[in-house]
Amino acid sequence: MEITSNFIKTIMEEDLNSGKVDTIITRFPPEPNAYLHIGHARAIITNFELAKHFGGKTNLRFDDTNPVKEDSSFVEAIKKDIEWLGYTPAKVLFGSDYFEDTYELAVKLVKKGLAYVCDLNAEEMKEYRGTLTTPGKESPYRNRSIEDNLRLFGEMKNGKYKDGKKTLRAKIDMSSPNMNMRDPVIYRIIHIEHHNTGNKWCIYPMYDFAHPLQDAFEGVTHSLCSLEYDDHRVLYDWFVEKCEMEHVPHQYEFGRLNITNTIMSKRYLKQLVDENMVRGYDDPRMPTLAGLRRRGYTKDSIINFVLSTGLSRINSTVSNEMLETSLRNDINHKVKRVNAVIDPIKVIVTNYPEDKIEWIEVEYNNDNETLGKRNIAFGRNLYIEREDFLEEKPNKKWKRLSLGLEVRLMHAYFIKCNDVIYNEDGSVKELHCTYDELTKSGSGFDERKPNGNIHFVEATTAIPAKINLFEPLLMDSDAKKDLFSRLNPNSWQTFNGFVEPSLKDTKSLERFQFIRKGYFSTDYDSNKGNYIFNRIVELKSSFN
RNA sequence: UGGGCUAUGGCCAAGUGGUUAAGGCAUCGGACUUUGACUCCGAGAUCGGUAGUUCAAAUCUACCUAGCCCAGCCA
Repeated sequence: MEITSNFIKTIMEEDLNSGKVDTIITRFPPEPNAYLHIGHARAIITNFELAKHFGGKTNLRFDDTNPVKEDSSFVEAIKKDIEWLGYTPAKVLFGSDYFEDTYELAVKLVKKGLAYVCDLNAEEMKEYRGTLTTPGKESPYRNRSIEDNLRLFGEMKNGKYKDGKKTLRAKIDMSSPNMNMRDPVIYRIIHIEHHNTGNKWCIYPMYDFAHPLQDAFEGVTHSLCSLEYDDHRVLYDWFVEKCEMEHVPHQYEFGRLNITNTIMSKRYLKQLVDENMVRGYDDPRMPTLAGLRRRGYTKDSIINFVLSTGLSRINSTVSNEMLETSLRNDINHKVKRVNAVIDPIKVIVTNYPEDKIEWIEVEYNNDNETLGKRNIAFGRNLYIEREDFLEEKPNKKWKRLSLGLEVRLMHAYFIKCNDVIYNEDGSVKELHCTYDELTKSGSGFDERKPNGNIHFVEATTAIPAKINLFEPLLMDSDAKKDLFSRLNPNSWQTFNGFVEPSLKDTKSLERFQFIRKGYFSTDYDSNKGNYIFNRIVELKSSFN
């Protein structure tokens, strides 16, 4: 899918046409402190697709300026996710690669009288900052001499001071209506080992200072970020200008992508994992890219989904059905359509020979003959879906099996239900049916119309399998309630079902349509002794 | 009168003064169907409000209203 028209694409076109830039360079700058989720996909896809569209480049740059939160385990996970999406960064970089240059530029600001060392503690600084409606006060340390500032900043760097004792601040305007301009901190002291630079540094630049400089170092032309950075842009430009950067990058903001029934905050996802409410970041119910991947979503379905939502300066919330539709559209014609019975009831075809098994050759996918054919079995003992039988036809629209009615078993014969055998608890144990030899699929029989068409598997040849069906993790969207009480107890349901024998050699992440039941993917843990399938999405249905 | 941003059908979103305001998702009709799937037809908005500018405005101006963001030594 081609990236559709949006305001950033338009800006890039104009910049290219006017000669303001001669190539497009973007970057995706995740902080390595969490797993990527479907919301991040918009940023990744937008940056890479836009650059690709204009023949430009995209860097992956880990924004690791805060060692307190960051971890190299996330670096690997993020790389893997981006690779999975099919994108190859022009360069893989770290904010920490630039610590030396960033420090030099901070010194430059000090020398220009545009930055100073401040001794205010966090609480005092908050007081001095003022509020949204009242201007702040200037720090008493604001007018230290350049010499003092240089010496003090050097001492900060050399570890003379404990965490929080001093900061380096930009000298801008304490009465600005934009809080970001009220002498923002640009360096703070943190004595913690950094995942990349170890203990080399004990001062770390703040995002607002580091980010524009990194963009400038890399020649980024269009630095894309989310809406909340809008009023940081003036600061961004201030640093680029005052540091006299050769290359001048520009920041553009776009809205975040949210999905109904999907919560994507880092805090929430972490809590789910830490408190074992899910089975890890790659739990198939998680909105993480790792989770979606395990669930069976294809990378193309995710890319097409994101592109189909467009891009604007609005934080949008699109329907989860759009994501599901994207998956269906992607694989409908690509995957085999096979028979699987998820919640089986036994059917005995009483007029079929005891020991006979009949094999019927059937296309894997009527809409894609390149997928080939396989044989499906028919015999005296079958399984059908429990929900495909009701003793009494409930209404005229019922297109399944009922007592006394006839349905076609797809690709095989009509069967008619003559008897229902119940368990002691009243549930259906088995159905006794008869088949009509004349109605064999492909025979052209058309003397009677069946009540419907249902799928089945032959009991003695079918492969037992664990089949996982998923629902949203949360059933209550009220964010004020605690997570536990909002949890959907049915978010993961496992059935002991049966799949047709052609799935014998399936490998993890192979995808299928289980006829009438949805799209499924073979789980990572599936093997020949223990087949496991995950439902990615249901088939669209106008029933119910 | 703190500052900034946004406002097109149920949800996204094209549209940048001049055809009956693209498209997707959802919805509702109908056709087809050995998946209640797929596919195919068909149906729906006058563009947050008001007042202006103009021969002509969703597109320009003013005012109003509503929503979102900002007071981390987080990003």
